[in-house]
Parts: sequence; structure tokens; C-alpha cells
Amino acid sequence: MARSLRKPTARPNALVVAHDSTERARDKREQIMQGALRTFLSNGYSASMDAIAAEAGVAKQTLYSYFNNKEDLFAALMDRLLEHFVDAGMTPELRTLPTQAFLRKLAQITLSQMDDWEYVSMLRLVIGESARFPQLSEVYLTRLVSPGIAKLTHYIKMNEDLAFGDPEAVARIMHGSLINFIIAQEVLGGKHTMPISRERIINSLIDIVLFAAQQSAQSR
Amino acid sequence: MARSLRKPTARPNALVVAHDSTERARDKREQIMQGALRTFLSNGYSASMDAIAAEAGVAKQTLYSYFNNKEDLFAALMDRLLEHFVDAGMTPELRTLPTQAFLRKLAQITLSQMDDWEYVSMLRLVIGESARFPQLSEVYLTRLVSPGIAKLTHYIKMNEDLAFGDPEAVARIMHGSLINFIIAQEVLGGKHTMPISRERIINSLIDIVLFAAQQSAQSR
DNA sequence: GTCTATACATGGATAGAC
DNA sequence: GTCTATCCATGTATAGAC
Repeated sequence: MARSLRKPTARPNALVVAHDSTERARDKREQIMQGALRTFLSNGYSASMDAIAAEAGVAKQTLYSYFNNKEDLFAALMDRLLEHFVDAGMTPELRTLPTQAFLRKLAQITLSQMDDWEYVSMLRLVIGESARFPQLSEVYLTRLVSPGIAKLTHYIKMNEDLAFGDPEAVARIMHGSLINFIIAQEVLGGKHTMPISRERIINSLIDIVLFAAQQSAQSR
Repeated sequence: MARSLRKPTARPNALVVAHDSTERARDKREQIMQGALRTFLSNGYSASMDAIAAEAGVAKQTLYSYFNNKEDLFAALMDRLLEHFVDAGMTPELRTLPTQAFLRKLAQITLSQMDDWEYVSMLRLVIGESARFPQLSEVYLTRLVSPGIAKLTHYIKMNEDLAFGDPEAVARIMHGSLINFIIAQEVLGGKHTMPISRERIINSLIDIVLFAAQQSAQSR
């Protein structure tokens, strides 16, 4: 039932002079996607097309002139949303930092996504709809999770301060503990029922990793 | 894990001397909850009452003679399901093991829940419905997550092999990395797109924690 | 292309026979 | 208490006016 998520459509070259109608159509499409995004992120896939149309400020029929059906709209939307978060994480200039500062900054950037309502809602939606839309989960894993872990794995391998026997497993543990912190605290509301500062998590994670790396180096 | 819930019981033979009405009512209620459980875990809260009645093998009206409405049925069901998983984790005899064996066993027990379809589906459902049913998330956190972390925190505090500055943060990191592994590999299907053995995760997690504990002790 | 109005199916919940 | 049959609101999707 669930079709594959579509690849992002290639936008026309900005230098090409567009017709007015084309421009307006793109604006309308954008308007629809914005409204649909907010509605889906708030209410999940069970959000009604009526609610989406109202939120986007267009008639329901207009939705169907731009998208074949609800599922296509959802797929196009989530594709774009996930693409939006792809570049969060390790940036080239980060690599120049000393190891401890690097790890701290990377953890801070990762956890800063806790403050992004769209990111938190996206996490809930991807996980919650992973049975109905496995393609969505797959895009999330291959575009966001996998590259993040791969970059961290590569960093660990290249860094002589971090001489671990299984860099990928270590990267997964580090990454996973942070993502799960976001899920527990923000998605599930743990910040109210079992609060703890993100600094304590970051500090302990860095301590553990650096201490372990030192000991690991000594025991070789 | 011999903990899986029973299949729905067949309708009692009319020729057999029946239980008294209270007994039959309890059986029927149980039958409904079993069917509803499977349906909700498979399809999420969007599962229809028709589908639930069919799966339970009763008429839809019968559902409403035992539960006021869909939401009440769902709540009662999830309450019981969560209660069912409360005691997974640390058992008294585990504490007698040496530190390393203890940590390995605890991690193995935690990750063994990956093989339990009901647990994996429950995770997806709790997270996915955390916006619509925040009470459900809260029960999950206070009955499952919080006690698990508290027990691990207490163990770390009492164990002189594990002299960490912030035991609770360390417990959260350990627990979180394992739970997130379940979410990524089983809930999201990462076992297909980014596979890795659970032994590698367990081994690296133990290595990191024990190494870090040694180094932490030395630096005091 | 965009609106109002509507067709058609599904879902939650109830009525009434037994 | 349990069934069959049904009500009615909602949801997806479409038709037709402008």
C-alpha cells in the first residue's frame, strides 16, 4: 500500500524566466506544503485533508490539483523535511578542534535539535508511522542516521586519541545515547517526569569516552 | 523470554457446563483484550473497532458492553501491557555477579526484548501516540524507564568498580544507547539497512564503561 | 486554478431481537 | 450478554460552476 517516497523533484534553474502562472503555482504548492507540514507534524498521519486545507488556507480541492492523494502529499512532504535535516551535525571546521572540544561541540549540536519542534515532531512521526510507511523509516535511516554514524566512525578511526577496537560500535553507542535522550526527554515528555540537564549527559558521555580511550590505549 | 501473551481462547463449548456468569464475563473480557492488543499493536490506534471485534472473535457491540469507548479500551490495554514489561531487567540474583558479567547480562536481557514483537510494537505505539496520549508516555516513563535507570544508578553507586562522578547520567547513557539500538534496528528496520550484531554493541558498551571506570578511579 | 457542493466509503457508537 | 442491523459523523476524493 505504501509506495516509495519520491525523490526530491529538481527545481527549475533560477535563471530561467518563469511564467507568472508557474511562479504562482510554485508559491501555492509551497503554501500547501507548509500547511500540510504543520498539520502532519501536529496530528500525525491521521490529520484530515480538511484540516490541512484549512491550515494551508486553500480549498480542499486545491490540494488534489497539486497532489494525487493524501499519501503522495505526505511522502513528498516527509522527503523534503528529512532532506532539511541532512546537514545537521559534523561540519568541516569542527574537525579542526581538539578531541574533547570536538566531542562536546558535536554533542551540543546534536542535542540542540531538542529545541526544534519540527525535529522532535519528525522523530515521533517517523517512528510512529514506521509500520505503515517503512519507506519513511528507511529514508530517515539512510539519509540521517547512517551518514552521522559513518562520519563519527571515520573521525574515531582517524583520531589517535580515540583508539577503540570497534569504532563503529562506539559511534553507534554515542550517537544512540544522544538520540534516545531526545526521544525520552522531548518526544515522550521526560523533561517533565524525569528531568536532567543535557550538560550532565554531555559531560558524562565525554568523560566516559575519553577515559575509556586512554585506558584502551594503555592496555595495548 | 517466555512472556508472550496467550492466543485468544476459543469460544466455550455450549455443551460443557459453563462457569458462572462472572467467570464467563472475565473470559470474554480477556478475549477482547487479547484481540484488541494484537490489532492495536499491528495497526496503531487507528485500528478500527470492527477490526478489533473481528480479531477478538466477538461482535462489535460486545466490545461496548465491556468498555465505554475506544479510548477506554486502548487505555486499559496499554496499562496492562506496560505492566507486563515492568519486571524485565535487573533481578536480585543478577547483583551477585561480578561487575563485568553483571553488565553483560543486563545488556543481554535488555536487548533480548528486540526479539519480542509485542515489546517492539509497544515501543512504536508509545512513541507514535505520545502527542495524542501523553498519559501513555508518562506511564511508560515512570513504570519502565525510570525504575530501570534508578536501579542501574543505584548499582553503579554501590559498586566500587564503577566510580563515576555522575552515576545517574552514566546510567542514562548506558540505558539509552541500548533502547535506541532497539528502536533503530527493530522499530525502524535498521537491521536490514544498517545491520550490526548486538554483541558488538554490548562488547563495546562494556569496554567503554569498564575502561572509563578504571581511568576515573586512577584520576582521583 | 480555485472555489462550493457532493458522492462514496469507513468508523465509532447504538437499537432492538433473542 | 450477545448478536444483526443501523444511525450518523467524518474522511477521502471528485464534480461542476466561475
